[in-house]
Amino acid sequence: MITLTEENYIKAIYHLSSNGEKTVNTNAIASAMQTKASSVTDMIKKLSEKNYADYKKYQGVTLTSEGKRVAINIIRKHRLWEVFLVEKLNFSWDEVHEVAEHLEHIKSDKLIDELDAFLEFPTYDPHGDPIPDKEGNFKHIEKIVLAKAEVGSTYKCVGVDDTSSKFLKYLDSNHIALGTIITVKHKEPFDNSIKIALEHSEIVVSQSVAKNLYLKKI
Amino acid sequence: MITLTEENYIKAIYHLSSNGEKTVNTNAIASAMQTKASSVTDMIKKLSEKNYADYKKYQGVTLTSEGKRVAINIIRKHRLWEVFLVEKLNFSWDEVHEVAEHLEHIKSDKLIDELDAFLEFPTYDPHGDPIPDKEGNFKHIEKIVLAKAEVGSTYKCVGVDDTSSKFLKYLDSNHIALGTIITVKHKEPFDNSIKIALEHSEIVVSQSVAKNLYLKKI
DNA sequence: AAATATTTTTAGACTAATCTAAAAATATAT
DNA sequence: ATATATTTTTAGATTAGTCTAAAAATATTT
Repeated sequence: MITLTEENYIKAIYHLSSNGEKTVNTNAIASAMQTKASSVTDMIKKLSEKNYADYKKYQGVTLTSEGKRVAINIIRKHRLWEVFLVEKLNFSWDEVHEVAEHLEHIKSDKLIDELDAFLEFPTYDPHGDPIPDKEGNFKHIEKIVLAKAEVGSTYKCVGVDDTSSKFLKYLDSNHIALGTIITVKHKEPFDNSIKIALEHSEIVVSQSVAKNLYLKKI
Repeated sequence: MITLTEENYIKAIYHLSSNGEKTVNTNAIASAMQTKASSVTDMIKKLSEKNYADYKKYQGVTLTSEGKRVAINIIRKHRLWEVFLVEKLNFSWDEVHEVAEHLEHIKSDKLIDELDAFLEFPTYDPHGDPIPDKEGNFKHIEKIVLAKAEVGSTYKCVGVDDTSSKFLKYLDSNHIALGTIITVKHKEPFDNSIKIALEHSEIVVSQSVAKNLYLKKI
């Protein structure tokens, strides 16, 4: 039997290894899980014994194929619940993450497959992230970060990196949502801020915003 | 913060005290929770410290008003999720209990109030049990158990005591569901079995079935 | 290549929830 | 009313997950 804590570590390792390097180091996991390195060492030993991870002392950790399967399944559940919360229960996109963190651990294949069908097999969650299907397959959308977009080009907003309530509320208040059309007007070399044009307005966003907003060229 | 285990003990104590006596004894809780009496003693001490229960050594336990509030809220969540599973996700009434046991512990007022609204404020769950409203009020239906029904009278099936999959499947296979009209034909004194008439059939049910089926006179 | 800094692991302790076995309290029977 | 049985509590141990502090390994700097 896999515990809730094990699931959360597996998910954290998956996310850390999908943005970048393949082996994940102890401190990175500790900071993602808001815990101490010594606790992480204990847990990755356990994950290794249970065959969810490959681990050699001092060398970092990678997920086994079984570990990846578990991670993707949790992500599938998380994102399906997020769609449910937004589309059926009137949650806004900045409110869903915390509740979905809990719902994602409910163990019932029938529950999640029926939920998938009830929602008509959505392929993206409310933040633009792809939802794995029952077999764990999901599309990798070709997206770039606003910080690397080119001046003069027009893009569609397709996702966010940071899903914190703060960031999402900032986007709401500036009328940026999934699907919003954005034209890059000017990049300011001094502070890396970017001037963008929306449908009815022009705004300047800071570098930290520009690094967390995903776009697709149109 | 209240833990999942504390919630489950509180729920068990609530159910044990609502069918009958007001103070609940240690062994009864142990058997309901499938654990040992010594574990129960430890937990009721803790519940008592946290003001969810009143407890004097060797004298059994009762819930405080705060304990009751917690219990009723868990029951509300459990039953609302059961309605959701049956009405929206194609679960049958014998499949819902186990999943609802987990969903009932998700902590989000918005989640449960929006779910309530989404389901159009149902007042009974799929087993005929009343669903408490946001303030914790629920109707107590006047019901009797089939074992105590009178020969010659006609009743409507309004609920079950045992919600195990086995029992519910038995009822399904004999075409008994909530709302089914039942006339009591004969009580057999030898084994306390009862012959009942349904719409298109007459069947004999055992005493253990008769004790778990709730009826309302019509 | 030594010295220093950083990262990771180990050792030992803590908490929540559980267990077994024994002791204490209460209830029942003769 | 005493003996016996049952129930409940205590004492001490166990497991999962965490922590602190120290030790060991690795990485970086000079």
